[in-house]
Amino acid sequence: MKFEAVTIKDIAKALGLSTSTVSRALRDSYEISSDTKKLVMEYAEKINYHPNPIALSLKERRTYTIGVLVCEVANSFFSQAINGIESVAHQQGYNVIIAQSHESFEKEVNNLQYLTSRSIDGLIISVSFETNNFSHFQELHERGLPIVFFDRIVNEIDTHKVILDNFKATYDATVHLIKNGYKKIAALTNVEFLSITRERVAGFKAALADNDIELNNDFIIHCRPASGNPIEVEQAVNKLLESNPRPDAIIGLSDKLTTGALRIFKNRKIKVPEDIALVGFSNSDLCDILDPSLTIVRQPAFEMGEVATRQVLQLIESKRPITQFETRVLSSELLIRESSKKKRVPAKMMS
Amino acid sequence: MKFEAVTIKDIAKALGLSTSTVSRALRDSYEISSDTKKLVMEYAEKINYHPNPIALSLKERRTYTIGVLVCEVANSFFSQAINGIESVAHQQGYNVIIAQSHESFEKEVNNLQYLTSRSIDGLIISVSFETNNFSHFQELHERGLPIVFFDRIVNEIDTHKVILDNFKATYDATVHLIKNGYKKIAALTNVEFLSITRERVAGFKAALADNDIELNNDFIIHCRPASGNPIEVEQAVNKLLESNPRPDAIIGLSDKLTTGALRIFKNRKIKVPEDIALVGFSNSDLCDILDPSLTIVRQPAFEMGEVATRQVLQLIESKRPITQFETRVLSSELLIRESSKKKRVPAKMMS
DNA sequence: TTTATTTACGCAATCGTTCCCGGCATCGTT
DNA sequence: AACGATGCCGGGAACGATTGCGTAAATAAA
Repeated sequence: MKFEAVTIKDIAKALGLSTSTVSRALRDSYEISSDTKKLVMEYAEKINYHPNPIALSLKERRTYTIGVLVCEVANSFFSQAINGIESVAHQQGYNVIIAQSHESFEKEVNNLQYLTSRSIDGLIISVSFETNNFSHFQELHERGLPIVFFDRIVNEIDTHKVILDNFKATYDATVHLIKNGYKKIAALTNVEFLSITRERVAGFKAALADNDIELNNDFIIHCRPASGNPIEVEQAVNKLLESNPRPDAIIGLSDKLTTGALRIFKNRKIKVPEDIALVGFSNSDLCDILDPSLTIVRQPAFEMGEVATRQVLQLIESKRPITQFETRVLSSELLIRESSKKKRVPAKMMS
Repeated sequence: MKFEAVTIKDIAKALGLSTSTVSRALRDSYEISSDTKKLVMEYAEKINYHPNPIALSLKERRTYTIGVLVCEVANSFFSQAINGIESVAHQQGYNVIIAQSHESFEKEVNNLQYLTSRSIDGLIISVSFETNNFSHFQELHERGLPIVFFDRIVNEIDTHKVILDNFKATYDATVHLIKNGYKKIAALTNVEFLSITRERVAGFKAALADNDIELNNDFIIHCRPASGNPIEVEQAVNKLLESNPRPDAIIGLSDKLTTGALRIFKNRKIKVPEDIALVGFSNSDLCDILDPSLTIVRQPAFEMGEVATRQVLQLIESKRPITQFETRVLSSELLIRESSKKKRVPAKMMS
């Protein structure tokens, strides 16, 4: 079943004018008499004419569409970021199409191919866990496609980026744990080559160092909580729980790691924060009603989406190639709740 | 900065052929010699030629794009449904563009205008809380645009639909509460004219009736938990808590209502399920680690998205207009956890 | 009245692709 | 040798819109 739209030709035929005249009349050109303009505009209104965007795209060689490539929409951080992206894009008359990598490099490459083949004007990307090779991005970038990275960025490609102050966020969260009496702090984190992993781990290490706590390398565990493979998180947490000495606090450096750790503690009847404290990155709006309520680092996801969109629109709409790129660094918020409560010193003091 | 793609013309020029020949060679037409085909195909591969989808859309008068209109992406149910939609759509070579109404009728109408002006081949819709008037859908439907409703459907428009067995889901959840000893059960629900509200409330009432529990009309509270106005949920819950008799269980008939109620109980130090039990609809994957873990009705969101997409693709790809429409009804899952634990009969028995 | 200028519109090319037609070889048939 | 059949390819219109250019009529200037 087709759904036939009315074209400029229909108007021209009905009014006994040429298509050029109709087109110009609709665009309010000075070359058209006000009588004709009025005639055309009223008729167009009457038959509910709307210019065919496909034809316009073909002519103007742009689609007013920006592609968004993230790992997962069903993730609070990204769905909030997408809200930010859409709010700016729609306001500027742009459309947004979303593709998900589901943390798979292969899907990322395929989706990228898909998005670019659909003729987008620009791209906003947060790379997948598996992305260790950037040639697919590099190629598009060299061909002149405006690209902005956010959250999980690619340092190797010179373009606009928007990130969290990952170092400071993790530093502050770690210091918060230390201030509350925790000293054997372990970090649960993603694969090492991800930008966010490196920066967050650096913040973690710096916080320990600045507070004269020696780093135990076994306390930094990298895992890969892809949707298909939740076991790794469990193994990682179990490994931490069985290590000697056992950590008295864990900091989860991504959303799924944080909530995943809490789930494992619950299943194993480990009390938080009495047996082990927990803080972590999360953008879920349920963290306040978890058991216990979770101390979290909350990212300004919506704003990050907004900023990234403004950046990509700037690249798209610039007349001449842009060579000066910026990396916008936003601040997170540390929401302190029960899961990191001040440590109760055991009654029997250490000798 | 533009990003120039290679066209069929470039190939034709480079190879000294006409565009028609190149086009046919690429489409493997029988009219072209295998030598020429090979030549063209290899060259196309070499220079990384991809047909311009915009030009194709203009010619074929279709875009291989389906629009999705939901209230909110940052909602577990919808983001899971979108995953289902995308999985089917991409597999069939279709693209998905998403728009959010944010529960506003005005935004819904605007976004609908936006989506259709972007030339989509079909539409998958879950209406907003405010949608009480369907003329914007009706008009598109009459003009022949394939539309499928899911979750929050519009009965007034005759087309394919996919819904949950809302009646049974609510009936079963209510019976579960009754079986566990709760008798004064209140339902926290959305605006009345929504399809899901009517069906769920009917299931709730039927469960009470079948178990000889008299319906207290004050125990059905309608509220509107739009993103901008969370106060109404609080007022509704407070009203229930202050009513006399006070309910001993609450069933939340949508995700935000369920978790919203739990949040209020926590803030007011009301113990669940000791003071009041709670069950409800939710698709959040954190319900098992909430405090207490929540008994929920979980909808098969991914499947609902898949089914809706197959339906809309059927409408799009059908040669002749379809007049026989189906409403697919899927089943939910009741995940029983602590928040609805068997009621402890007080030590001092009633006389 | 003649010429210059303005007004108001139409023609046709263009964007990238497909596809209907038409045409030129080459081959086989009688 | 003349004919039709076939294989292979190019020309050009079309999809819907914009736009540079040309031009007729109306008006202004000389």
